[in-house]
Amino acid sequence: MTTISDKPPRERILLTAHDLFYRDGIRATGIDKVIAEAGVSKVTFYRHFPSKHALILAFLDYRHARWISWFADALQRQAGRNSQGLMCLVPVLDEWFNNPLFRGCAFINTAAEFGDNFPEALEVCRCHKQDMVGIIAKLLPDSEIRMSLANAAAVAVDGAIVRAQLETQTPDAKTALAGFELILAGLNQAAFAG
Amino acid sequence: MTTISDKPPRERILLTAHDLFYRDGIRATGIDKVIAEAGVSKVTFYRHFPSKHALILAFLDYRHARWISWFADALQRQAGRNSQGLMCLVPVLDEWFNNPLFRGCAFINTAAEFGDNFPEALEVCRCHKQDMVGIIAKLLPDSEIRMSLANAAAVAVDGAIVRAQLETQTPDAKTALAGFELILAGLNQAAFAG
DNA sequence: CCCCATGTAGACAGACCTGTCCACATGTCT
DNA sequence: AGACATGTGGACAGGTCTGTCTACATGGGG
Repeated sequence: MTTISDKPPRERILLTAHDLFYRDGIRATGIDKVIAEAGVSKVTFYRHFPSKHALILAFLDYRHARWISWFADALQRQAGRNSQGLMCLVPVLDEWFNNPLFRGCAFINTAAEFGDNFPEALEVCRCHKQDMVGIIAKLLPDSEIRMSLANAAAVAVDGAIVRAQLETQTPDAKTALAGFELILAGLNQAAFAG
Repeated sequence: MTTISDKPPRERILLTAHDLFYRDGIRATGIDKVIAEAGVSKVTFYRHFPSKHALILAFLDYRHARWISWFADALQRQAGRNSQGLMCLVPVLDEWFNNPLFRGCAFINTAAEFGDNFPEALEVCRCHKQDMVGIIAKLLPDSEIRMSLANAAAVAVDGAIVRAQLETQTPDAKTALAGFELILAGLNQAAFAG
């Protein structure tokens, strides 16, 4: 068995920061807490990350890689099933929303927390969403409106995420996912009409 | 002419807090800054609001009333035009997104910033979104799926908001609104099919 | 005339935040 | 054996945060 304490310091710091930043918010999480929870010393931390600023950007990069890889994998798992085109997004989001650690999209949350006051972070968020659209586009048949539909589906995904975030602690609400499914039905019709 | 400085202290504090909280985020805005900008003293502030906690809740209430009233009014302004059903949401959101002070939805941002660590605020956010769905429903003809469609449209609105938030400082992007419009077209078709 | 609500300016306590610094331990490579 | 990278614990400085406090000004009503 490999626990977090086996891993090298830098990775311990990054994983701990990820969990805390994602759960409690970035500004609300002090460096001291990350250091204590990661089980490293302050010097070690600052040897690996010159500032909290740098840690935040590393966190976003790590989160991006981790989420995108999960997303692509989950879609592939669903692709073979009964669902057609965009519809396999539904069970994928459902899986995510039901994870007890779900706290919305880290990039939406970061943009909400910092706004224009942290342009580098905002740029990472933009790239993240762009990559998400690219993955969604693979679900659609080639056509002139393929990217437009993928973009629309991505807008719906983001809407479902923030709604699901408000529905936490309100189990069986599911209105976010229901609305999302209704939207996808309409988009799918446009995609497979011709 | 009536400027902000004519108004009574409590209102000055609330308006100032609104602008700062919305623009820079709640946690990032210190009480001292609100006090200085509102031009009141610390004692005056704490006489009207027992804590920052209370100010935040007052801010959310105020923002809710203000935004909902703008939203309902803007929809009514568009209702008579060429647009049918849900489609009048498009110019309304366009108007909002192009406001230079646009910084996303204050309630989504608050939920993103505090998550489950501030349940009273989360509750206000939920009510806000519920009211938004109610207003959207008025655009739709009576039917069995009316509320389902309104809910789906609201999901799309929230998605468009967070995407537009990422597109600030990237003028002429407009992909958020384009995707939103595509979604609405599909929903509208379902609404007016029977 | 005096009371009192309401306002001002600003010092202060106690907490937390980031980032630097010191003295010391341990294991690896030459 | 000695050099060096890498780690520890913890003190520290300088800043910001919330919330309380003192001392003082002003103006309207009994």
